[in-house]
Amino acid sequence: MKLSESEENYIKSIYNLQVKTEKVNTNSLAVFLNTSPASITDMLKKLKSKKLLEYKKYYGFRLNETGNTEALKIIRRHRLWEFFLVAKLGMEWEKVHDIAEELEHVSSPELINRLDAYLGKPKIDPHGDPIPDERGKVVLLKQKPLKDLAMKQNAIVSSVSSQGHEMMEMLNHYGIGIGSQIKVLKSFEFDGSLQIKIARKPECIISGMAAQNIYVYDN
Amino acid sequence: MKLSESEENYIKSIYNLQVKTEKVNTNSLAVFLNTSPASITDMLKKLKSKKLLEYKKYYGFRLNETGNTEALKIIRRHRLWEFFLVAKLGMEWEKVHDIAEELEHVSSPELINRLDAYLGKPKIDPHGDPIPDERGKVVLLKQKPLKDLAMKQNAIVSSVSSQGHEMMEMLNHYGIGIGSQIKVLKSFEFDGSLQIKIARKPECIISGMAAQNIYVYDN
DNA sequence: AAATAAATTTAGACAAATCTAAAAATAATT
DNA sequence: AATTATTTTTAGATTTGTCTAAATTTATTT
Repeated sequence: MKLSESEENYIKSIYNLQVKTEKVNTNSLAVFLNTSPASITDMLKKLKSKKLLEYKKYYGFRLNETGNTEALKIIRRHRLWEFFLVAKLGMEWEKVHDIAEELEHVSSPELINRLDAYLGKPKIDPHGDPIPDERGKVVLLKQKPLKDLAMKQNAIVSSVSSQGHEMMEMLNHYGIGIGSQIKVLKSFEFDGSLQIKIARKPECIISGMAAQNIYVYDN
Repeated sequence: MKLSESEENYIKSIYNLQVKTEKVNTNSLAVFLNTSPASITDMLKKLKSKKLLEYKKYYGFRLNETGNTEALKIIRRHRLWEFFLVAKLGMEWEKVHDIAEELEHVSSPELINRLDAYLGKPKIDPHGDPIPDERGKVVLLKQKPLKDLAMKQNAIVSSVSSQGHEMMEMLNHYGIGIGSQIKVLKSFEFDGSLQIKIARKPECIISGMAAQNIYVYDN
């Protein structure tokens, strides 16, 4: 289905609001999209005529199966781009949302699937949200601080809780990046420091404080 | 300057036509953009009022300094994305134009400069066209077949003349990609084969036929 | 140079996405 | 339950980018 940029934004927003409420209402969507309620009603009519949502006047609305599928495609694109911007271009995760908001509308499936493969088919974006796979499937993986990762367990670095210059410098030095494969080899009770191994990098030791601020998910 | 997607497309097209003709005329731009002459006139008025071009009714038009600068920014984005799609995602260069056409409108300077750095500040895109630098400067480098590259001269792989599966497979095997740093160590007169070195890869030998189809530019 | 052809512009209309202000429907309160 | 408040929708306008058809200007030919 070919959707305009605007239609895509509405669908994505409705999807995001639906996570919290059963039915979405005009006003909350208007607030969310920073637009007027009248514009929402206008677009709802359009999306209804395109059979992307259930909509009964004055009674709220909800994406149907088709709408949901479309939303997941858009969200997949958004989150893959966010991952790219952080993991490959080294941008700070506070900054990537707005750019991904634009990139997400480029909808070539070949582009997105190649990007996905290039990034190593990540499951979680830098904000900790799951990335739907090509078929729209979302795997709910819980992240945890590296310090809680079981010994010798393979995991993937999903995010870091602080992006201060100092932390980034250190992560960079050890070759720890978003999406890196990581494993804890030894934990030192004394100060909570960990001996770790990043795939294709030499082993190293990081402090307990660092281990608390690096988030991973099981692989 | 904030430009709409449509304005950007017009400016870029005018720039591209200007390379060939001194003054651009309404009809040729209409053909180029696959739109009606009337639409061209409409947009010309707008671009003139935004002071992006010189336009005298019935006498053709031309980008001014500001318009040129904007065009170069758009073209820079377009060509960097093309490079990315080919060099990083492994897409065939016949396919990348249309996707870059969409990506080019995402205009965050930080994004583009980081992308540029990530790609190794390439000077030529996969179609052989120059990539303007951050200040809009275009370096005109001529490409040549690898077989004509002087011995021990450092060069950058800019494109390959065929993208058949067989050739791509071979290039892949040797780690030769768009943007790779390359050097010829020895040339064998007998069959034109070359001993080469790709940065961070082991030395290897390629056939004279391959050496004729790989294009490079001096570094 | 007058007539014809070609190119360009204007006039008026349309679709998409938005807005404001007014009307209608639903929800909350006394 | 009647009134008031809130939410939602409608009506009508606006902006952007486009179109067709007609009018105008420039170019070409006889």
